[in-house]
Amino acid sequence: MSFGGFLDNSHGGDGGGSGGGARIVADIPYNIRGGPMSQPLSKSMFNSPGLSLALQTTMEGGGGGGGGVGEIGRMPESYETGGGGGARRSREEEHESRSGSDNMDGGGSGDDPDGDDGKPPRKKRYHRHTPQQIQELEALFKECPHPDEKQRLELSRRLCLETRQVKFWFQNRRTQMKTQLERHENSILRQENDKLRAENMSIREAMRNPMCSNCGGPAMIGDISLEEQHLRIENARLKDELDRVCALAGKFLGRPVSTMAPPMPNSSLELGVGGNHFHQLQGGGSGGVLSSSTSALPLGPPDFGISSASSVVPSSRASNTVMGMDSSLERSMYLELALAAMDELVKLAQTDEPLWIRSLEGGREIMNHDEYSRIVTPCIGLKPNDYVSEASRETGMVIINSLALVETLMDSNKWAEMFPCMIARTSTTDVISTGMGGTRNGALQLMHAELQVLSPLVPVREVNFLRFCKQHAEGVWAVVDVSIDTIRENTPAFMSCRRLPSGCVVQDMPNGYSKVTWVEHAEYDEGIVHELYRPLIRAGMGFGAQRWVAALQRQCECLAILMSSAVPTRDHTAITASGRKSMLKLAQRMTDNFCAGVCASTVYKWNKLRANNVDEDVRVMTRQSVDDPGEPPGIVLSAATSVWLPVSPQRLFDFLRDEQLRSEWDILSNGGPMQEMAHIAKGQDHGNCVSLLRASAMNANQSSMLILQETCIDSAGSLVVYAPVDIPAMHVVMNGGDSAYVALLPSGFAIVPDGPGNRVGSETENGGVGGGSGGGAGGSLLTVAFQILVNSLPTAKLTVESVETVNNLILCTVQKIKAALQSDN
DNA sequence: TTGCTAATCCCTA
DNA sequence: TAGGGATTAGCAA
Repeated sequence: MSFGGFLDNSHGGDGGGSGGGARIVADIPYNIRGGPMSQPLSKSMFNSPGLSLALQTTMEGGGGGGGGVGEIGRMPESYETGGGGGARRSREEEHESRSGSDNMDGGGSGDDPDGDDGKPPRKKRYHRHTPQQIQELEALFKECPHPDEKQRLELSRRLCLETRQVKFWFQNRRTQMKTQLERHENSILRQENDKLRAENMSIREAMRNPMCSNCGGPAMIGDISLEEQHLRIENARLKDELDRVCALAGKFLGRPVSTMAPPMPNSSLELGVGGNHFHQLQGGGSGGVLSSSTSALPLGPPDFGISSASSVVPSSRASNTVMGMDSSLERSMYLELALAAMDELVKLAQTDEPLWIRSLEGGREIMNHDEYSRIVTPCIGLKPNDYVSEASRETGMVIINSLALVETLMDSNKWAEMFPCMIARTSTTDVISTGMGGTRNGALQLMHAELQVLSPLVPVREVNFLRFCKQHAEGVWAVVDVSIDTIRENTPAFMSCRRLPSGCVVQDMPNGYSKVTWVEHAEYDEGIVHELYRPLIRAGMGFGAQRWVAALQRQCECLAILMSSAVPTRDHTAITASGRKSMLKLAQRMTDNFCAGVCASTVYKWNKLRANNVDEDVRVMTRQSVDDPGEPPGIVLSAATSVWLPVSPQRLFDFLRDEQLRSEWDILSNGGPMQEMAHIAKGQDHGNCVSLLRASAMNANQSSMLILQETCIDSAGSLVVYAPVDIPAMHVVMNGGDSAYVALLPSGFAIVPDGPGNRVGSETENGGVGGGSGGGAGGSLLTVAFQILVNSLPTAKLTVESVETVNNLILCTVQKIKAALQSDN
């Protein structure tokens, strides 16, 4: 019997080979290569302590031979060590050694140790393969874990095992290998996970009580310490790591592994700093619809999908770890800034006295800066020394619902359309979050805007800011803006203005209107503003809340009227609905172009001119008009100036928009009154309209010309914009044709009160005239701007004469207006 | 009680 | 039908 033969061989050795090692049991010496020296040890040998000791002694005595396999324990790592005999041998051999006698006892095949009826018994007698067998099996396994049938047959013959046994052995060995590999990786992952969790907890703790590394005081958001920045970077990295590890661990464990052992409040990690900071701010907020407590609002980043914002901004996080960290850090900073800004906005919108004090002149609300600095911690750092503050708040009812207003504000195109006189240019530069559940709640985006006051004496305000939208309750929304220049590295060094938390809180009213509370708060370099406009700007009447709300009310009223069926009309020509729409669109373009010509925003590339004999307060700019069907081609010259006039804004507006009085200042009128051909009302105030004028005293040259005029007025200011247009082209427009091909160059006037206490809509017809003295209450600041085609060849050179002509035209027009109004008095 | 090993059962490609 | 996963039985620590 072959098995017997094997037994005979196995007893042949004398156990001469030995290896080093300390453990008595595990380190039984044997020749790992098998061969004549190998010796399966018997169970009886093992059970004798004396022998064990003797063996150890022998080993220490430096018995030769052997592979010196001294495996200590059964660490899975052992499998990674290669080597002749395989690392896991010792223990196995230990088993085999002990069962060696069993093997012998069993005799015959392992499948049928006691069976003589030919039927395999349900339970076999326990046995293990001999060390030699295992050794051979291991050796082959190392070379080929998947032997084919032939190899297995070969092996089974050689080892006197059944082919089934060989097959099972390989099967089990593979399974074992896999299990141990998994277990090994799992343990590494678990360790890593524990480590990360510990680090995370310590960071949480650190962020819960942030301390300024310099002064030891509580750290503030606007003043992020280097250490905190490092913590944030580290935190972002750890979060990513943790997610990854948990995903892997979950894969191996076969069940999802939570990144947080206990459920944590959603904002405790990410908003640790902000949270504390906010709670400091919460003192004594007035009641009302809004919850003034930030903690009461769902403000945690996970709620806003910021952590998953990689889907919104796919460029960075997933693809590049380093960039991802930066990006994630930046987003986290933006979010904190946005949350702080939102909190501040709500506070400014809700709190009345002593934060806001109503001024005696004009009833405007003036910010009490002492109170402000007492209750609000600056979230974008301290005001630059040479800057001045401008803060304003205005509340008004607007015929728009909160959702529509929010949508308008969050869409840069709609926003610009809503405030055409105030926004020269705007764009959304980055969307950090689009909001939750298909709404704008939680939407966070980076925006760029150029804000304007229509005067060449007031430079455009260029601002980069975060805009953050939050729903505070059913029908209650807030949209806040805050400059990001302090935390953005690639901001131009020169920014003349920074917006502190500004924006609006809008609450739906039952009658379809919304109650809008607007707060504007900015710090800016006053030095670049002409003295004439400084009081106005500083009072917040140039860029302030009053102007935003007034414009919003006017525009929404216009939209409401246009959408309603009962359009008040008094035009003398039959204009179709589509014609009205086309005409309004054309007028809108005209007014937009007018504004762009006054303020030299980057919409057009104007070149500023300085020429002798040009009044220093008249700014002349030129640009080439090429390939724009909406303009005549050639050299376009824009001249604009602003002057103070001792008449009320209302009176000035009424004078300039009156077609009957036009001959007093407009050379296009040919010295006679003009006639209104068409009139489209844009609001309840008759001053808000688009009209088409025709000179009564037409000469042959101008017989084909009409004047398209748009006027608008609200409590913050008024506009009269006009442009000569071609009669055939206007016919097309009035019949609903495309207005884009009507070439026009607009001119006109922008009127604002000359300072605080002089609201446009709050005065009587004649009450505003300040007795003719300069600088007194009730005067107006008038901006006159002309855009004129000086040469129809775009490549032509601009002549000094044409510049002087335009300069003279503008000065002459101002003189005529002054004279007309004075004689009128 | 736990871990290891040989073997079995059952499912799937 | 071979191979692999799940499971079981026997044993040792």
